[in-house]
Amino acid sequence: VRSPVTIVDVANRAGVAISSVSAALNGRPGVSQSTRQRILDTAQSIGWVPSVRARSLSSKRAFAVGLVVRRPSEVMESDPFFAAFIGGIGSVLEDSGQALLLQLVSDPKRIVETYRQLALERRVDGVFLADIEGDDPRIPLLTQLQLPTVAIDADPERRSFPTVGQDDSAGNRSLMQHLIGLGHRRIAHVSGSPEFVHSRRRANVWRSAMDAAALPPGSLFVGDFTSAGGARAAAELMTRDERPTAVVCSNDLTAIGFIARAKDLGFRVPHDVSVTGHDDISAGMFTRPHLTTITADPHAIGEAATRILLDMIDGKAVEDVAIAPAELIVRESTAPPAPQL
Amino acid sequence: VRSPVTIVDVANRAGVAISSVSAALNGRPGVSQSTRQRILDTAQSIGWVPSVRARSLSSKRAFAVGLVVRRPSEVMESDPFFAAFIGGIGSVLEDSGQALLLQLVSDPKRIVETYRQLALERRVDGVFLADIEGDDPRIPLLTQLQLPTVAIDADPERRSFPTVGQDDSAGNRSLMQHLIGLGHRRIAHVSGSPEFVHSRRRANVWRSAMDAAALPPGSLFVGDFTSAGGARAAAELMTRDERPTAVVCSNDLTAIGFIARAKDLGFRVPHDVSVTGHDDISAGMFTRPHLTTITADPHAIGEAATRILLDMIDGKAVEDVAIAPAELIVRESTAPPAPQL
DNA sequence: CTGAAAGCGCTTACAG
DNA sequence: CTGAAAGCGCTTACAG
Repeated sequence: VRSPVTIVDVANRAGVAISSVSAALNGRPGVSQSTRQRILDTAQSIGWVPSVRARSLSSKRAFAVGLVVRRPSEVMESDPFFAAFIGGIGSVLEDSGQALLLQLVSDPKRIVETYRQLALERRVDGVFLADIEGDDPRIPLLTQLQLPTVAIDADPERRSFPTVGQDDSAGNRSLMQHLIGLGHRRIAHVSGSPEFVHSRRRANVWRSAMDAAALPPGSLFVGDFTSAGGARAAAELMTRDERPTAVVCSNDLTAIGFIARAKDLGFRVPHDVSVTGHDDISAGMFTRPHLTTITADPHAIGEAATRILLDMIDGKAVEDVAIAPAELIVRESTAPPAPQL
Repeated sequence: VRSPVTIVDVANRAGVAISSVSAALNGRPGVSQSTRQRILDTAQSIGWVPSVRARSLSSKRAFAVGLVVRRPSEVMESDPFFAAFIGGIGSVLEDSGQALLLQLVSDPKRIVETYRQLALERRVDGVFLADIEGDDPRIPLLTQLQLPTVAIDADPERRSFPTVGQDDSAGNRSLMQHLIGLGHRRIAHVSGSPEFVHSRRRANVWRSAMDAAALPPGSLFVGDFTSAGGARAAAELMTRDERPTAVVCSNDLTAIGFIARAKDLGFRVPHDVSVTGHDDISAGMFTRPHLTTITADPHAIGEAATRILLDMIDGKAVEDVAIAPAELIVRESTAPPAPQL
């Protein structure tokens, strides 16, 4: 890049010391209003943009935040959640002078190492902690590193960092009541990847709702948040003797895969089996029948998480943020069970 | 972050000069094999990771590459293309010591400014140039800045940077032949966002194939790569007097939206209207009927583009890369037109 | 309010 | 093969 313009050039051109240029740039006191303006004008006119490298080294800030994503991301590459979350981050970062450093990791075992590297290299001022697992090794690491961290959707009980989450337990309970109210008694669940705490939480809601309604335990199929997983679940669950009359899927993609395969097997949705999703992705509106689902707002989560993270980096006190709770949206993929033969 | 360990500590601990530590770290000549090993061991044992800030400032490299994405990204947030492209970038970057700096921009007018800022701040060593427009202002800017740039899917005729692309013209022509061969004479096109060169290219293939077959010009509906756009297209095109018997959609999302709305309007696919997509996203397999489409490999494009970019940054000579051409995949959403009444 | 100087943690010629 | 020194372009006390 051709831009040998430095702070020295600006200082010379404006006839001041470089410390004055720095003060003017950073809005620090120590320069008169008129001098400040003259410096800024000079900088503008000779096209000076301060070098982030130099600023980072001397100011001990990276002017960047980090997001580490595990990659074998057939999930990531088809799940709109990821892109929307990043969209939320970006919209807050855009006017902050900070940038997003995105690191993809293919081997899950190397995730911790990647976080450590990012911190020790001093590439970022803070990080997002998403897809938290049961006994997540990143938590002690980041605590020890003292790196500003904001957790996404962490478990309320034992959380180590400020957290942004969208409560979906009420929505999930409403969903179960909706299904039970329609008369369903055999309600299966296709879970998400079991290592994530949010997968377990949703499974728990399903289980306890069945309990509370005095229904026999339903079948659990361990899915992976993909349509392919949903299709496998349909192949498995719908060919059993006692097949479910309703299936609660971990996300919309799973539900779409389930419905497609169930149809192929000759079942009608919702006549033969009710199916529900989670996330309310736009694809759910272009599925027939329209998907009964629960809302999610990854964009808002990304925004809130970024605001908190920037505040933490600025040394401000921060509090957890709860996004407006997820809501049940009843559409056409759920109906009363067909009369038993 | 608590890590006051610097190169000086390593040098002291190992009993050598810091220049030797630097040489050992960077694999430069000037240290004996035994000394090199001792230094590396020492660094490891006291947990030293070199500061990227300091390395950047003195070595004049950012150790990062940049991707700028325009954001009003209902598109970005639902189009798997974006995530897969990033996935490809990340998989190459992962073991390179480089990172990806992702910048989102909401106001399209500020895109150029963002590239300029990224370069002048010296945040990145190179950038990706995607979604190229007809008379793209980023091209002269990046040329002037002399910032290593790799273009994605640029126009062959007038390209200013090494380019990675996947040729889909043969696939598109096969698609048109497939449709014409089935007997279709009124073939409409739902285009992508018209500002992108690849949108125009596809429209041209459609138009010239109609011409070549001596068919009357078909209807063009200007879409936007979204399912909602596809639905609007269906509402418009399928309610005309002379409605098309086949519709070529700019991407799978558009096709999915088109099919959904067409069904709502009482049309059967493919009996009443054949519909095709582009990209072969996984959702196309969970649509009924399965989508006839053209493949795309954004992951491979991301990988190749990143390899080229890293080579350019290293000062190596690079050549354009052509990903294996896109192919037609005939599934169930296309069939001969219904007999005219 | 302004300016000279040290320092951030590395890399890179350049002497030994 | 090894080491002392300058320099990358800023920020930050600290004197004037």
